[in-house]
Amino acid sequence: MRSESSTEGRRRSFIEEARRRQIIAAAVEVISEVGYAGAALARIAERAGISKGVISYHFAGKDDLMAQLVIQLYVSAGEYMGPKIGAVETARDQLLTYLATNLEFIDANRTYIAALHQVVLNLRDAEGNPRFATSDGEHEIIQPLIEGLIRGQQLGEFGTEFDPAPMAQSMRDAIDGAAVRAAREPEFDVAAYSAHLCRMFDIATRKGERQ
Amino acid sequence: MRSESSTEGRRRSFIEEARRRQIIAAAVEVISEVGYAGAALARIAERAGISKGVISYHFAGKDDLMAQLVIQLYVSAGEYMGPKIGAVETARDQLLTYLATNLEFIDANRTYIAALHQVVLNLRDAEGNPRFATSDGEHEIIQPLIEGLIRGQQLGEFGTEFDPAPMAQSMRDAIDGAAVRAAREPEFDVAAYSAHLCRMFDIATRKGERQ
Amino acid sequence: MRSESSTEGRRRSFIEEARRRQIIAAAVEVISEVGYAGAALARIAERAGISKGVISYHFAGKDDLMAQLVIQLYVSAGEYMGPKIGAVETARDQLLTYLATNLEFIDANRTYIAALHQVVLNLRDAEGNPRFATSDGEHEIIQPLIEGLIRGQQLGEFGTEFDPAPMAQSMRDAIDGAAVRAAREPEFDVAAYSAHLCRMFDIATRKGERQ
Amino acid sequence: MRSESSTEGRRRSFIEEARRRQIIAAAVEVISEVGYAGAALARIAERAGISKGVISYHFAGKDDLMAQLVIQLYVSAGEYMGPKIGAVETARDQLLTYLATNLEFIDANRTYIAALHQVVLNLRDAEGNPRFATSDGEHEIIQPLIEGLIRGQQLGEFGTEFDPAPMAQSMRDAIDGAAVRAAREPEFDVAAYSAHLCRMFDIATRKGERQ
DNA sequence: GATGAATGAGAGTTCATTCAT
DNA sequence: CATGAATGAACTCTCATTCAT
Repeated sequence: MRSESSTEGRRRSFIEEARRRQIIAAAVEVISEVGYAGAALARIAERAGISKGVISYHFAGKDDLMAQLVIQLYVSAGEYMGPKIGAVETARDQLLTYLATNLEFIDANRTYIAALHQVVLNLRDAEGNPRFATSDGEHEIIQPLIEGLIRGQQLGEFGTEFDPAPMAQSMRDAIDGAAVRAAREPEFDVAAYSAHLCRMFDIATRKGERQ
Repeated sequence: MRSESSTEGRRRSFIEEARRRQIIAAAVEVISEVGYAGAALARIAERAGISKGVISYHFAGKDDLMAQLVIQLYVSAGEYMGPKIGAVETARDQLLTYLATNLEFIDANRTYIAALHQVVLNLRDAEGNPRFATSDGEHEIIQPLIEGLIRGQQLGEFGTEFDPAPMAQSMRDAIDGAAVRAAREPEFDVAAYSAHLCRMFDIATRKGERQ
Repeated sequence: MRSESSTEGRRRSFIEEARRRQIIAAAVEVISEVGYAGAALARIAERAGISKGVISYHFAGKDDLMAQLVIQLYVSAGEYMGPKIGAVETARDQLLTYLATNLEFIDANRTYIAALHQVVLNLRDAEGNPRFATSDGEHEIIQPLIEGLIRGQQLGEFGTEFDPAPMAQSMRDAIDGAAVRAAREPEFDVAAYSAHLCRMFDIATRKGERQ
Repeated sequence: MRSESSTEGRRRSFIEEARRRQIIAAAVEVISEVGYAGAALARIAERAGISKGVISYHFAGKDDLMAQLVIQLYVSAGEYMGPKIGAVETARDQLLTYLATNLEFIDANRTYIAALHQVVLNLRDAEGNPRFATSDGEHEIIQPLIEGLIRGQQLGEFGTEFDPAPMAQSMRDAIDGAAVRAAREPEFDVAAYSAHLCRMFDIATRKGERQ
């Protein structure tokens, strides 16, 4: 069954896929309650109402389960945001849509995001190197943002007073910060915060601002 | 010896304080290398060149050591930033100084910050609740910022178009994001990023901006 | 289906017998590659290209499969050697034929022998007592040899200077040792070794040797 | 503490060495009773009257414990046999002394030998290759024997009708077979068997025998 | 003050076996 | 007949903690 490699091409039956989702969902719940370190397979299995061995049967191991949890959410986020961003025209609209849809997705998946955060920060490979929280991973996420900003500058939609790289980093940090806060505080108003961020970055990228 | 409570009032000898710092420093190194989960007391002791028992002698336990690590850095940060912020007059200058000195401190303590981040995110009490990563903790840190922004608005230094709370949150997220990046990427230019943030938040808080 | 007892008398269909041989053959391969401890049913099933359940269907359990592996080889060896030994007349010829045909069989079934050795040494019953590697098993195998030697002495073909029991034991040890070596070293020349043993035991059992 | 590598040069305290011997002794007992597969660390610890963790503390792991068990016995055997073989002059005496002292050692360490046999045959490295039961290991043990036989032939003490390699192999097999039997049958008379082997190999290596 | 041997709970993992389909 | 999902026990190993020296 194992799925250590995400590109194994192994076709999975519907029922098996359901089990995997069920287990991942249980992991999400447990992690968001007791943290990464406290998320023992025994507890996850108990939460899912299955025996410990089932997890080993459907995943190559604990690390694989955690990795799949991350990957599944990344894919979901892409599926949610991609079309919406693709549907608008201007670079500015795309930027603001990126921000807004990202926060919408976060708002709709708070516990999941909390768990993801825990996993990304804690999961390491055998040599002890982070598996997701790497410069490479960061680069991969932020590069499209930078390119969008550059395109906007070239098209004359954005001002040229700002450097795209740190601007993109600020946007990512704002989103990640909102995710952490959304995960931590149930009463946190993501929509309002989204509006704040959109306005702030809208201004920050305007022409003529001595930015 | 134990120091489970940080306010135990127990006066410590100089030599004892040195030992504690040495152990915390070793913990910082180990955590930044192998992560929170990989930071066993045995490894920390080995790194410090002492025996495991010494740690138990100077700290109430592993959790206490980790908590002291966090507290020590918070105190250091306060000692570094406090005077500098107090030295400037206007609300705007205080705000920008807060940002700048915060990033200076981060730049000067990258490994330490990396370890702190790990601990804050992972350390939990017996019931599984986060010890530092709480709404209360967040509130405590962010409240002064909010007050600074409100004062600036009342004094007419800042525009009133923005809501102080989300603005303060954005600033915290920007700082925290920079801290994570500084910890992760040795070549990250904190000073340049600091300049970017100062400009961005300077603009965002101006009068007349429809923020 | 079960066959816990080898004398169950259950008549098996041809196709069923074929399945059993196929499974045993797969077990032999796996054991000779990864050893007894590494020979999980899952691996054996995978090697045989069938599902785990099939093994359970055809054998009462793992231990039964292993036992049948041993028994099958014992039977095969008997079928191979019996007629050849029965075809010669003198006690000396029978002795030497026993040696020679035994080594021929070993030579022709090296992997099988390797697996058998692993099973005989490791298979135990529920109480932890060896199932094959027992004094009784040894006695059963060695008794015919002793009787052959005694008959040879009575007939005057062999000298009487040697004690039949230790002589028979030496012969068994020589054969078993050759089996182990044949299983371990592909380039081991069994035929040459067989010639060496035949000469050595021929001399050792001669008349007039102060043995 | 670990000792995965036998040449670690780590000086061990007397008390620590005693613990290691105690644990190895317990392992020997357990293995000889329930076999290699049945020898769980929990059972070994229970037998030694200590907790499971102590074994992990004194050995790098189960495999290390097993390896040390083998090595310790090899060393003991060498210490027992070496001087006795060195004390005799002729090649023939050395050969017979090798045989006799080997069997004496076996006789005096029956359970230990039984355990050793189990370990040698079952212990494998991470890749699944045998750790001791290899052609190389066999060669290392048998080479001195072969050299002794060749020297005897060159000195004219032995006949030249036999090939030293298979003769040496037969001797090893005879010894190993005796070891297995001694381990299995408490009433097995090793001394008598030793006399038998000495006589047999004495004759087999004589001059003038058409061997 | 400091050591390191010992403990014991708990972790992830493996695997023979069972059983609904 | 065959499958493969599920079980649950048993295993090795890790580690914070304790304590005699």
